[in-house]
Amino acid sequence: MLLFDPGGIVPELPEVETVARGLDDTVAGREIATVTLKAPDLYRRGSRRVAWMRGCTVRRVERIGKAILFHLVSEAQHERALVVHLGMTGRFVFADTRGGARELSGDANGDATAGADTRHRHGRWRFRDGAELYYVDPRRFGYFYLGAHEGLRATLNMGPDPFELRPRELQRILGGRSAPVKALLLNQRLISGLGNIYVDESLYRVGVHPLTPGSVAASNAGPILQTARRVLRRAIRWRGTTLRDYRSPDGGSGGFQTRLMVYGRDGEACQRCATTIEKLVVGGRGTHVCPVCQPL
DNA sequence: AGCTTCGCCTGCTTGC
DNA sequence: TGCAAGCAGGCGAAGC
Repeated sequence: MLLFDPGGIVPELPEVETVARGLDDTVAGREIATVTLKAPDLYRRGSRRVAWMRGCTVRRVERIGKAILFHLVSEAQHERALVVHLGMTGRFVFADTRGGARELSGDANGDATAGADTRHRHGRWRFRDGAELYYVDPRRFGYFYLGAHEGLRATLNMGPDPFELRPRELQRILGGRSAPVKALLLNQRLISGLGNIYVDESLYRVGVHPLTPGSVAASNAGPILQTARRVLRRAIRWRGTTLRDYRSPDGGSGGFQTRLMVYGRDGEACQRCATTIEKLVVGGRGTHVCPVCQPL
């Protein structure tokens, strides 16, 4: 049951982490026989074509920022990287040799339609053992990048991961900047992995207003980072936030939505002080804030 | 250079 | 009831 219905929801760090783990369990060790990508506009600039993956074996799958990183090894034992960003509505569907389809991320319609959305099925991997993996993305905000592992983060404009970042580094990133702290935290060049939901939740929990200038928020870098990590870790434990269009790898629902305290709760009473949660726009994104708990 | 706005894209919701 | 407009947002490009 959904406690609220906020409009479009995207896979963020915890959801991507969950999907990556599911993919690692599912496709690691399999050899790619053929790959097709029907929507060439999904290639990120500088990417190799999908044929480059043919004959590669998937070694492991992990998260990089808000994207999924496939570690591939070619027949000549060369390491290759495939990065798939799910954008807003991207998901994977895995079909085994017996024809059963299993959804690896996202759609409220659930198992009944898993794999049935062929209209938006842009990518298709066929493995040597007959299993298949599909990439489905109705809004096509996702991307594919194929290339070398070296310098991947720089190539993809990804700053350090929030779990690797040190408080001092965050202080330096925020310091001397006039932009709202929320806009800075969402900037993937500066920090890669934080998205709209979790930034709102983190700033609420740490009591910092999203519009606080970076230079002012810099003094709170430690608590902000600590809080963001705690929120993300909890969400990963709950396998992400299931809203309208997210479904975790085993087909079950993520459970973090019941833990959201401000996101999507505009008009409701703050759980701490009963003040009405406000919605504003910061950095072009819908932003939820308790004006009392997060004074500006 | 830093910061903001826009456009991409589609499906769902809202309003007339 | 039906249709158009509005909205959601990650990210890159363009604009200030």
